[in-house]
Amino acid sequence: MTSAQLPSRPTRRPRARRGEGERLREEILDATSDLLLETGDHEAVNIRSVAKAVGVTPPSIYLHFADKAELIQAVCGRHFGALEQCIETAVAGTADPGEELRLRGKAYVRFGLEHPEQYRILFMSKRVTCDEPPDDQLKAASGFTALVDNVVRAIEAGAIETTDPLLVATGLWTVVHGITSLAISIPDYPVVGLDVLVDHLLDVHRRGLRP
Amino acid sequence: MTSAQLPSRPTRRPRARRGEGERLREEILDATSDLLLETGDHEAVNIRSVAKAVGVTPPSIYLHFADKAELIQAVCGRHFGALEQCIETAVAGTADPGEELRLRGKAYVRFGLEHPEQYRILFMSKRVTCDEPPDDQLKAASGFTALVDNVVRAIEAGAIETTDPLLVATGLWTVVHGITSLAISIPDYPVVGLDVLVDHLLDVHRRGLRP
DNA sequence: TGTACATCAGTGAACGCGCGTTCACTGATGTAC
DNA sequence: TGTACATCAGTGAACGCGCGTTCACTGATGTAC
Repeated sequence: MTSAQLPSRPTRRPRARRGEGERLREEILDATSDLLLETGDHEAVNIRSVAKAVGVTPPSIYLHFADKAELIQAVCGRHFGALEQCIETAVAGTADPGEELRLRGKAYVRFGLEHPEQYRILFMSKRVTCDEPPDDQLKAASGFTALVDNVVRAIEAGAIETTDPLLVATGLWTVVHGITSLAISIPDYPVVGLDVLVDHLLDVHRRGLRP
Repeated sequence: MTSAQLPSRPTRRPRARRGEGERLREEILDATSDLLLETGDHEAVNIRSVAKAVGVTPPSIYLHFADKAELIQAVCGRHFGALEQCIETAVAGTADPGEELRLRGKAYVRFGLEHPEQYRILFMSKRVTCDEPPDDQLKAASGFTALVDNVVRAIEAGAIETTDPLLVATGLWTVVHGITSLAISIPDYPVVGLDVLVDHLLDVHRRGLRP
């Protein structure tokens, strides 16, 4: 009580030792993600606020990222990875491919609602860069590939009647994205209750796909 | 050729006569919509660019709108009306309620793709104002009410088996929004082809809903 | 073992820019007498 | 019919702000000799 602790986020971060400069890069990425989560507003994420959150001055950011776009892109890469990991954890150990598809969809929606601003950046914003295929797209593609693989197994198990797994996977993604993005953007959506709607849509979709 | 016409958008707009000041308000709304469509970027819409497009100086905007938010909100109100009208035109004269639902969905997606930045503002942005129920919400609600009504008729016609028209309508909206918003945000979506995906999803959904 | 030096992880202050908005002013238009 | 005046639809210039970014500098840390 008498001798106060330092605040949890010191205003001035201790300087890294030589050769450990890369540590700041990770701290910047952490701080940016935290800022997105706390403020719930990706407009609030700017170089100054990130620097302040890390406990460093703005120019230090440029020691690790060429510009703001590169920082945001790096954050996106992390979140794609987190989304994929979240889904894979949710479906781990599920034997029935149809049930796995359902769990996959529910995990996707949950991730979006728990990280709304990150989701917004990943799937609801204009692409920051489009010129070359970046690491983000590879990660998103690998996540999508897992979904396609799940659909193929569901077809083999007789749960789905179709000749086009890619079409079915795209449709499933579209449905869960529809729920997630509306829930993020529209207050009081859905009036019927989110879980009710998720179950309804996944169920209707499953029925519509089956032989 | 020799005596050139004035450019289609004069740099200086002729002043309105007395009592016709309200005309500028409509021109501002037109110009804002046009800017959204042309630039395809709602970041490009600012007071200065709107004023320039109308052929007027920035302060003139404030003779008709209290601030930028009020201008954007007024534009939203227009677009909600346009979306609803677009859909009602598409379904006019359709006898079968199931077919009407299908046409409604296709018209919704088409509107979104033809007015991507408007769609972005309506359904993919943070709400500009949330405090009081504005005119926008009423218009959106009336459009949604028409969908619910369509679902009720489809249930009565035996095309849909359910006890909750509101849930079904929300689900349908969610599906078409999923398509529209991904098509707007993700380049090269969907790889399977947009019409193919729309037909697939509406068809799967119809099958999943029927008795 | 001591010391000059190179290197590295940052800092402090400022730049230029675009934005929303404000304020005093203007000049054409209609109106009262 | 002419003229002073009120009103209305705007203008011109500037404000303050926050942003991304740059540039010269600093001071601790490790290293060569």
